[in-house]
Amino acid sequence: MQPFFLTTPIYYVNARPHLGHAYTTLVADSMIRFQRMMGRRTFFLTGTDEHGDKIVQAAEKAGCSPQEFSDRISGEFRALWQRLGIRTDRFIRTTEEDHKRRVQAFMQKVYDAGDIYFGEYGGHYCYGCERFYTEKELTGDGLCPQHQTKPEFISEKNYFFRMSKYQGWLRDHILANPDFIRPERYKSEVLGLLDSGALEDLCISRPKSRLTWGIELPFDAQYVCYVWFDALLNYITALGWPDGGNFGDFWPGAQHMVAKDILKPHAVFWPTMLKAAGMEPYRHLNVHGYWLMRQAKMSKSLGNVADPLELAERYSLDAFRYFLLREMHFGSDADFSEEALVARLNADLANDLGNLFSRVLGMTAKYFDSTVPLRGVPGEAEKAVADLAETAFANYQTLFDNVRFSNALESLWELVRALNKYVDVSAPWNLVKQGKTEELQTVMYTLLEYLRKIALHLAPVMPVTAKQMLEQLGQDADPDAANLPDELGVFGRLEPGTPVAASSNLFPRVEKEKSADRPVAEPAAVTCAKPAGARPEAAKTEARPHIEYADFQKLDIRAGTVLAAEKHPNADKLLCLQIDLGEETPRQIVSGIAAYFKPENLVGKQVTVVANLAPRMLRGVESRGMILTAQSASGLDLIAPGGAVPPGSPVS
RNA sequence: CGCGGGAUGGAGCAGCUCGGUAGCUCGUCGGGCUCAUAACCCGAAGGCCGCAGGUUCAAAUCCUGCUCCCGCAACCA
Repeated sequence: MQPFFLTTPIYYVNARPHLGHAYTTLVADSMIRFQRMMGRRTFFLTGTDEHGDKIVQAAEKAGCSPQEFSDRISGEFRALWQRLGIRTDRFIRTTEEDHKRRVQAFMQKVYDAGDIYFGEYGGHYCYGCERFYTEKELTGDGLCPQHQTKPEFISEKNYFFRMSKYQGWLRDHILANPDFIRPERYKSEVLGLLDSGALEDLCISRPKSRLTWGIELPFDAQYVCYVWFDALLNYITALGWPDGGNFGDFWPGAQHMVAKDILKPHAVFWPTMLKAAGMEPYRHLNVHGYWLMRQAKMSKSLGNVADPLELAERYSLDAFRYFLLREMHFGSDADFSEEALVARLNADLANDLGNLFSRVLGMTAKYFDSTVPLRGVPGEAEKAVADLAETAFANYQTLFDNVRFSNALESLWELVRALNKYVDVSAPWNLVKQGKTEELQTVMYTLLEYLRKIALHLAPVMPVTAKQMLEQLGQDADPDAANLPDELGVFGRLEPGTPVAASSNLFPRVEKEKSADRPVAEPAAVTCAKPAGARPEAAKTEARPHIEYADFQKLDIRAGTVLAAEKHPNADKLLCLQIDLGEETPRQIVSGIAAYFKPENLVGKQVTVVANLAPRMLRGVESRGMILTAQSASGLDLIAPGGAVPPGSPVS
């Protein structure tokens, strides 16, 4: 069986880890666990990308060296993976000497083969974006479209990778291997990319005069490597390419897991680079979508958003993992919300699976003194369940292998629900009363055995829960060591006489106050005590430390009237407001509320303004103050005086 | 013409690759059961599958056009 090598991207250390990183890595972790249980030798790689301009800048800002800065953020990633129970075989950092040496060897190889050449490169360079812009891409007044700053025109000599040479080969390869890039939508996107316009050569260097925080080119000490060869090559340097034993074992079976934003480098640059070095491309590129957090986007600049990773720890890591794999159809975007997480937790985990396990163990305790009964003779009902179960497990394995995690879990849950029904139809409590002991044994054995198999199949997704279930079923084997294909078509591994737990509560239901998502919620009746389980919105806002009155006094808060409102000419999320604060001229305030208010509806409204906030340019328009809003599940509300007050009235 | 995604019963989604009974979860209503985590099981109501054309014996599914939503475009998988 072919060994299985899976990578996450190496994460760029200019930002802290967030939900996106966690998702990619958790999904990869589940895949690794799954493939191991499918009987394959596995190697799981993640790490951090630590070179480049942005790191230098971020480090400067933080007041330390790039290496110190990288050490710190890289450590945060490593710590997070540990916290999330993820075990990797190798955590690579691009600043490791070993990595650098191997990158140089690779580049030299491609250089010797004639696919790296020296050429002229000129353009408008924006330091913020770390990229060149063509004249057409710049705004009317020649500014960077992202940063609204004037880019510098730079003309310099650089090294290029002859990527264009491999366009035809790549296209053929993708067509010949339909699942090279999956899901399919991303394959189509890449093919579209290759068909529209010729593939250009790739600029792969930066002169040291401009960037020193990188890997020196082996064939020109005046240059360092620019991102692609440095970063993408981690996937093979981590295996010890060219001479390490892991490389020989694992490379042919390589798979990458990435988010859709880095599709092009992985689908186009990387395979052509490998080809140029005379190597086989990877086997699969698995591309996932984004988690959208619509609620969280409302937070404006306050930064009081609930951290999804905190939710993971608040509810349970396994529930979090289940949610991520079940809720997102791999490849598409999905919404992340606490409500959805709780809904899944209650419906799928607590009600369906947890309760099933609980009732089965409860009956086993009651009727058989918590030991597995004899297997008995299957009847019609058992045969029907067996058919369904076989299909469910087989589908689960196939779907999971094809990165269709949500469908895989859905398939497994069809069985869970069928077993709940089987309990009701068989009604063991009646069999007891009727003294039908043999039938009772058959029913209970069937349930216990399928729960064992379900636990095994769930292990890649919910390792902790699976282990618990198996322990409570009297199994001491490590689920990791189990073999899933072995379980297909086999019934009866559970030994009669095995002692099992008397009760179980795998997933306690989470009781939450009904979310106040109705636009016009009736005012709550007066109550003395808050119901147990605080309001979700309240829970999301972290308490902040006390401030002194003097601090509060620093704020100049005033009521004002909106005189005019219009869309920001260069930003979709912003509105430009003219506010009468009783001053000689109206205040111009730019506010990120375009998604919630129509400009014309704001005119004449009273608002509350922080008047002495330092002025700031927002995408080219100056903002001198801040509009206060309250956020709720239904959107944003302006904070306005209860009755009309003269513009400029102080608020305290 | 910045890039991309989506439109399926009240909500959230699958189904679309390989056309042929419209399915799942949640919610609502009614019923059942009592082993269990106020859970589980059964039944019902509710959809001209965004709009308009086309291909076809047959289209949610293929083709063309249109409308409307959303994400990215600060940081960022």
